[in-house]
Amino acid sequence: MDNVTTSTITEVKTSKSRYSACLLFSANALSRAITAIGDEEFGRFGLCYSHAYMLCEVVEQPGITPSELSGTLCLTPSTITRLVEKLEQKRLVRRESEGKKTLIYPTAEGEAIQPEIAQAWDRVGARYSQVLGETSVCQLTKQVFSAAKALGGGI
Amino acid sequence: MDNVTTSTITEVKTSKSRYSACLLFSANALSRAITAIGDEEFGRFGLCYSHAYMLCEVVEQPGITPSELSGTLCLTPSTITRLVEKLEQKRLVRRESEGKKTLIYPTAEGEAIQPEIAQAWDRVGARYSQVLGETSVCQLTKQVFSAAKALGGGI
DNA sequence: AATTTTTGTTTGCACATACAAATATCATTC
DNA sequence: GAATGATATTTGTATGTGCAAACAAAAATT
Repeated sequence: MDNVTTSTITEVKTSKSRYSACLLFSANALSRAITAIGDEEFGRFGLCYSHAYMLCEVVEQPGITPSELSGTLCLTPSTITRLVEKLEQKRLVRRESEGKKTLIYPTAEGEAIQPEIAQAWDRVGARYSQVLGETSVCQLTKQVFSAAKALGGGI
Repeated sequence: MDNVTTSTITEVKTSKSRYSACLLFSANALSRAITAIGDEEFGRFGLCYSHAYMLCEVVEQPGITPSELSGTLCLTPSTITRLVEKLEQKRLVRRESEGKKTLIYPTAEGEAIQPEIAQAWDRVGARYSQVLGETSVCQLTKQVFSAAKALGGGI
């Protein structure tokens, strides 16, 4: 029960499958690394990156619905509900029921901190670029974006 | 349902801050999309992708330690402990204490299902390639990998 | 007009993951 | 050789996320 297994494994290591393993692993590692930077910058507002992103969308489109946000942020409706709850709890947005829909509006405070959040985005971008180089960031973003869109299909 | 969702990202936007937002968002979206495919394939074994990846490493290097796995999988030691617990619970690996170290070995069953798992990796890879194209997968993997390494620095 | 189907949102539960603190062992220094 | 510091691992706690089910409201079908 030794040699057979061993040779199989060695084959596996050099075959295509390692690439797939690597993409899965790398994509998650990249996600964690980038999220860490984002959360570090947005932590000052007591937000994580997805809260910040969501708040920007709400400020940009007052009255946006959870399902629209779900499409924009590529997160499931249930996750959106949870994020909105957090933001509501921090008095940055408020909800209004209208029929079966829910409309989400920024509060005055939510609009007020939006410029600061935009600055935080810039700092995040600067940190990426510092490490990866500005051109790489653009290239990487495009590739990752199109791959995500192709694979995820949008929720 | 109308075109209220103007800011839905169908295209990488041009302002700098949008790029950073986009990279953060895209990286996470890619991660989720890819993880979904991985988990779907490994779900037959009752595993998620990281369990499967870890099992491969353990089979390949019997007696590997949590900290080594932490480096390989780019996950924190505490996460490794939790994953090992799950794998141990499924009787696929076992732990041995040796001083302050913990050595992780595959069980017979763990070794037995390894070839099936390798096949699952191949199926995952096939699904990526089908959507993205084989050359794109390799290119994307390399880029994402080096970016993750540069940003994360390895844990 | 009443019932069924579809659509939008929210809850219950589960999981992977991380951080911080606790624990256990090894290595160094006095 | 005892005390201090360094390293390895595990627990407590918290969080973002998703799936499936529940719920609510609108639309469609009868």
